[in-house]
Amino acid sequence: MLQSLPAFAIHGVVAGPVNLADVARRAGVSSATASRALSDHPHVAAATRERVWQAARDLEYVASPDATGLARGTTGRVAVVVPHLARWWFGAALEGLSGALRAAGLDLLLYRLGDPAARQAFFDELPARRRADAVVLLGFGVDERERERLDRIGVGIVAAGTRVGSHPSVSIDEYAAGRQAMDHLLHLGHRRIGMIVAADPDLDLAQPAGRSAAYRAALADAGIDPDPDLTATVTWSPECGARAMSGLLGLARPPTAVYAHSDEIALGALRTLRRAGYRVPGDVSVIGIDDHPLAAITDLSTVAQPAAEQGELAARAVLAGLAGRPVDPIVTVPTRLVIRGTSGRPPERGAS
Amino acid sequence: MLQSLPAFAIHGVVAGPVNLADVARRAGVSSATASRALSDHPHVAAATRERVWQAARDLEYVASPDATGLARGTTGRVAVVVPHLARWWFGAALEGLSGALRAAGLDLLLYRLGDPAARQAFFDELPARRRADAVVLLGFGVDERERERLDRIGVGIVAAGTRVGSHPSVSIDEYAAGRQAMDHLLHLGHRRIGMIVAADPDLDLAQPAGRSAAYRAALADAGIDPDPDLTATVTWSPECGARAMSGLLGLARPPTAVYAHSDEIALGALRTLRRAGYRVPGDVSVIGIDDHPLAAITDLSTVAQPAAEQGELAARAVLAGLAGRPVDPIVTVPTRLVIRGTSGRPPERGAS
DNA sequence: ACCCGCCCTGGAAGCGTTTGCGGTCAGAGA
DNA sequence: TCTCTGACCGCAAACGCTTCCAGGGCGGGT
Repeated sequence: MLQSLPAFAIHGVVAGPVNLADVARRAGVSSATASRALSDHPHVAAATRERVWQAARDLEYVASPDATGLARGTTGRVAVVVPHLARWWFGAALEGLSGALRAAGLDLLLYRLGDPAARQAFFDELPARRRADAVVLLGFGVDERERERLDRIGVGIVAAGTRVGSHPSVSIDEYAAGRQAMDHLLHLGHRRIGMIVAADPDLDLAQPAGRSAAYRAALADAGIDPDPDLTATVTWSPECGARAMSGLLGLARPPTAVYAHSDEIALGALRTLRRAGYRVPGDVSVIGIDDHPLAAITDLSTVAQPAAEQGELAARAVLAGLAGRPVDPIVTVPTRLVIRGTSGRPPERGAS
Repeated sequence: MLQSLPAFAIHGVVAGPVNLADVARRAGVSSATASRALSDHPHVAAATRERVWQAARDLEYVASPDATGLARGTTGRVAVVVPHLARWWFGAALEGLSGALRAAGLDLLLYRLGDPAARQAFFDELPARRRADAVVLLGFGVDERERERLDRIGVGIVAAGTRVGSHPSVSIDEYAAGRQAMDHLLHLGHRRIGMIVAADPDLDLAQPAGRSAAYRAALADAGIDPDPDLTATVTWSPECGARAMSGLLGLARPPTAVYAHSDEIALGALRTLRRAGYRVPGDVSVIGIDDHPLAAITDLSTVAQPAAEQGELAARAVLAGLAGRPVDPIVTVPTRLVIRGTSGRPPERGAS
């Protein structure tokens, strides 16, 4: 039942990969000219250029990026560092990133740094050094030491979904997004609002910070004293959201609305509410942040953020940097309040 | 508000990257010896080896993968081709893949081929050609022509989540998974079972085929004549699942249970049912396939498939192939029926 | 008709590693 | 003490491409 892969064996044997010299020979020019023709350099006769291209096509020639990289001092690759892949935001952002990079002919080197050990190894060995022309940190918060290492990588760095030192970054305004959610609940008349903080050890701490600050500020603006009991902090997962909601329901005076830092948390909370027999939004309103694809079919009110667009803009920043063009140091993409079926007026008796 | 990135500018200027010669000089040996010492070759005196390593550490030396690749004829990279990234299965599988690859010191080159144009370009230009030592197709079905092109890439190919020609592959048994779901519904006493087929143009056609075959076979085994009206085919998205469910409910004799090809579809169907006032599973049972993370909190019955494990096994196959070890041509990972709250006995009146 | 200059093209020197081949040197056996 | 065997190490040739530097050819201005 076992077989040795022929495909793995032929590597470099069958008719060996064609190289530039082969193309040049076939076109009847020197490899120097062939190189220039293929890279669309000026000062190559149109006829010659076409002849070379034709030869390249005939031979199915693909330049060795290794050799090109060596000679040109550039790799044609950009490294993307992510803490997760299975979560919606990361996948979507990566899609945007990958599309824009691909369109520019750049390859995407993916580094998923899960556990602290992998992180440590990555930053110690600086494996991105000379492997990529730029590094994109996707929703990846780094600590002081890591940032210091990062700066010595010697290539441009762009952050997406978070901010890293003074490197260019593209993200949403966390505070503003939080305010959109909170202000919506307050406008509906809620006075007793719970918050479920999604604290991900792998993620940037600024994210929950901004979203939490929005909570406090919104309450303050509405003249409401924050009740510390109404804030629950959990790690990022629907199950934890569900548990946190149980905790809030167990309070002597449960909230009439809950502001969750993410849709996944919010969905967990919703499940707890439904199981416990609460009507949503009749008894309790829930709002999240993200506009996860499942939020739409769950009828979850939320604050939408464009994930793919953030990835794409990060790619553009990289391209600009690589091209020597000026790079916008901080680009903020807008969020949008999406009112669906989980947010409504507070129950009469609850409207303190 | 704009600034030019210093980091992009210093590229290759500041104290230029140290190279092997620098290390060799510092260790007082030739670069040949330094190379051998660093690659742990035999016939290097222990003292010399240590001296070289120390020098390398002092200088924070990292070998240029380009140069290494050129000289050694190997890239140390494996290309991964995916049709999507934002969907759970792909992210999870990619996580498993990336972890195993990283542990082996291989870099992961990500190619996300979304639209047909990108696909076309990829298979025409074979950009992965000399860029990777192996290619992994992740849930990526290819047609005859593409497969033919793929073979000319000249490196080993492994498929995950689908089967591609005679290349090694790791996946679940689609038919068996479908049977687990269907048999569960039949055991509960359902006789009138609907199916929502998730046909993704980007995906392998064998996947829905296996899952659909299971539906027909299960019905046949139970002595039930399949009603063509009970099968709805949609593209992969919760919204489509919701619409398909509406269609099924509009039937003169709606089904008492629905077997959806994926959890995302099933969740869409659930929403329609709930909105229409049907009790689940009192009036209608629903089951999906995947065990999406949100299935747990939605209480969705499903057939679980290990996504990350499939990615990891694909990585192992790649590693085996690269090492010249025999590769298991077809590995099948088990699926598991997960009974939750959306599947139950059919209503009395419906039990024909 | 002559010379200047520009357009094309080729030669060759790298880019940073790996590795085959040959040389050096120390120690052992005679 | 001399030779022989290995263990170590250095030289230099790839690997495939880019690019600097020149050289050849041709058209145009005078």
